[in-house]
Amino acid sequence: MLKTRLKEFRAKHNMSQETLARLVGVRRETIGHLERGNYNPSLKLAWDISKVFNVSIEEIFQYTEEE
Amino acid sequence: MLKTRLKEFRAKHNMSQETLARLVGVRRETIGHLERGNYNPSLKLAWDISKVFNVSIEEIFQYTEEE
DNA sequence: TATTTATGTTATATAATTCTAACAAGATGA
DNA sequence: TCATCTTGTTAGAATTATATAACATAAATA
Repeated sequence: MLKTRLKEFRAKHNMSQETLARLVGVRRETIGHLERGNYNPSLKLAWDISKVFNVSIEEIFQYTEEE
Repeated sequence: MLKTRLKEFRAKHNMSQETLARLVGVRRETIGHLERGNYNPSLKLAWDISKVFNVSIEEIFQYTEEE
């Protein structure tokens, strides 16, 4: 199961889904779905997002055994 | 552009594509395509592979601006 | 030599991500 | 109140990852 701290990072940076989406070249809805755990991103998207916040991928995304 | 050190890590661990594929639950061909840069993996696959080698995702996969 | 192992490669199918477009609603501020 | 911003949500299309099934070949090894 994918756990993401995306919303938390966005809040910390005072950044809207729309702004983040534009920065990484996807749609706002994609960010929203991601935050709500609707699907697992591509490595590229995860990479781009982590670069925006200047942290490692693992700091934002973690997989855990179910729950 | 995606650069991967997958083949290198496999060699270091003396592990075949087939074995790695089974460990992370994908097909051998998927590992092969990945090593040859045929496509970008899902975050889940990248995560699982990095766990096999006990390193961070970024140690195995890196995106660079073209080349 | 014969056989097994590892990898490359390709074509088609399936599943998942992402796009696109739309509507709704709460919060905020003029 | 009215307008704007932000997020939720949904349905269908488009794109991409991955599965599946073949066949080929080179290396290793019995």
